[in-house]
Amino acid sequence: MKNLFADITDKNKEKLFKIFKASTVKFTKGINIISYMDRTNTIGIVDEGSVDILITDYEGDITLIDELNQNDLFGSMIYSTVLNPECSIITKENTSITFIDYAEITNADFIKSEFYITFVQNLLTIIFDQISIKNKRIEVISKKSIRDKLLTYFNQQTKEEAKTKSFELTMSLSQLASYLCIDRCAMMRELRNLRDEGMIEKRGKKIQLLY
Amino acid sequence: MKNLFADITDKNKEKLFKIFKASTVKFTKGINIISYMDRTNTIGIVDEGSVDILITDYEGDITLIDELNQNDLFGSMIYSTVLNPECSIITKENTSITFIDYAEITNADFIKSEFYITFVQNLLTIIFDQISIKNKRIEVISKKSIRDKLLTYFNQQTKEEAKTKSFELTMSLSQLASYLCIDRCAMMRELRNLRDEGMIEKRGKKIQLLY
DNA sequence: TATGTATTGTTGCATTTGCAACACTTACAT
DNA sequence: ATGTAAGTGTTGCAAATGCAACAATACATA
Repeated sequence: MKNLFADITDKNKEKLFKIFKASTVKFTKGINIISYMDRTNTIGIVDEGSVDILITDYEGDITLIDELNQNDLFGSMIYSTVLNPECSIITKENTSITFIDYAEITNADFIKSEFYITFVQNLLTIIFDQISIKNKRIEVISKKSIRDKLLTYFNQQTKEEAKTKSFELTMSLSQLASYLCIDRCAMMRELRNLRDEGMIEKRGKKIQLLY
Repeated sequence: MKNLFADITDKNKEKLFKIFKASTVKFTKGINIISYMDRTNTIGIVDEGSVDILITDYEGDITLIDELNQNDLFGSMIYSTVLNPECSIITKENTSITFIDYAEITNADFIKSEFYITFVQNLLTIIFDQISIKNKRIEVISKKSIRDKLLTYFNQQTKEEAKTKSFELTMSLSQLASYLCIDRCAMMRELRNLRDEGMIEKRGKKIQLLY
C-alpha cells in the first residue's frame, strides 16, 4: 500500500509538513479522535496502527463504516457525516495519526514545488484504493443471504489464488460477521452447513473452496 | 454537483481534451460500454444521462454496485474489477460519455499549465462526493432488518429537512428495494407496517416521518 | 501459573424474510 | 387508441435469520 509521502525526499517531506501545518499525534487503543477533526478541512493519515469509523444511529446502534489501516486517509470530505456527533473514529490499537490541513493543497508554494505531482498522484492512488475496498464490501453485503455473502467474500479473497482456491482469514470470525453485517451465530451455522455440504474446508484461519 | 472541467475556460478545456486524448461518445439506452474501458487507464465521465455499474457473480446473479449520474467518474482504478468480464457498465437512458486517458494526468505540459490545479481540485471534489455517497449506502445496507434499512435511509434523506421531516423519493420503489438490497415485496410489507404503526406517512413519492 | 478476557462453537425458538404468484395501475411508444 | 412494459400492491408459505443463552477454548498478561 502506497504512502501519501512515497517518493518524496525527507527534506521535501519536511517542507510539505510545514505547508500542511501537519502534526503527528500518538494515541493509545480505544481513543475517539473525532475532536481532532473539527476543522472542516483536516485530513487524517494513519501512520501506524488502525482505526474504525463508526456511526451511531438514532437508536444507539453502531455501524462500522470503515476500517482504516496504515497509509489510509480520512476526513470530513470523505465522511460527510464526520463532524456530526454520531460519528466516531476509534483507534483499535496504539496508533499514530498525522493531521494535515487539506485547504493547503492549493498553497501556491506547494503547487510550484517539484514534488507536487508526486503528492497528488500518491493521494489519488490511495483514494482509489480505498474506493475499491468499499466497492468490494458493497458487492458482498449486497447479497441477500448469509450463504451468498460468505461465498462472495470467499471468491473475492481467492481471486488471486485461482489455483489453490484457498486463503487465510485476515480477521477473526467475529469481525468477519461484523464486516458482513450478519449475526455471528447465524454465520457460524452457515459456515458449518457449507462445510457439511463439502463446499468449503476450514482449518483454523485457512479456508479452502472445494467447488 | 461539480463538473470535472468546472472553472476551466473553453479554450483550456480544448487543450485538456487533446492532452487526455479525450473522446465523447453518445450511447442509447441499455448499452454495455465496458468494451470502451479496455485500456487500463481510461476514465469515463458521464456528460449527460446515467449508468449502472453491475457485477455478475459466479451464479449469474447481478449486483448493483453504483448508479452514476451527470459528472460522475468511473474507471478501472475505482472499480478494480472493472476489466473483468463479469463487470458491466450499462447506460440507463440516452447517455453521453467522455473517455480520457488517466495516464496523462502526469503529462508535463499539463502539469505546467495554469489550469492543472483547478482540474485536480475538481477531480478530488467529485471523487470525495462519490465516496460520501458510497458511505451513505454502506450505512444503510449494513442494517440487519428491512425496517432499520428503511428508517436509516429515511433519516439520511430528511437530515437536511430537520423541520418538516419529509422528503420526495428520488427513485421508484422497485429501485429503492434494489438500492437497499432487499426483496421488493418484503419492503412493501414493511412500508405498510410502518404506515399502520403511525411511524410514517406516504403520499405518492412524498414520505413524512412522524416519530 | 493463575486469571480474566476475547473468540469460537452450539442450540432452540420466534420472527423476519425471500420467493412465487397474482391483480391492478400507470407510463409510454407505436 | 391501443398494446406493452414498468411499476405498485398484496398474500401464503417455507426457509433463513436474529437473538438469547450457554459452554468450551484460546490468548494475553499480571
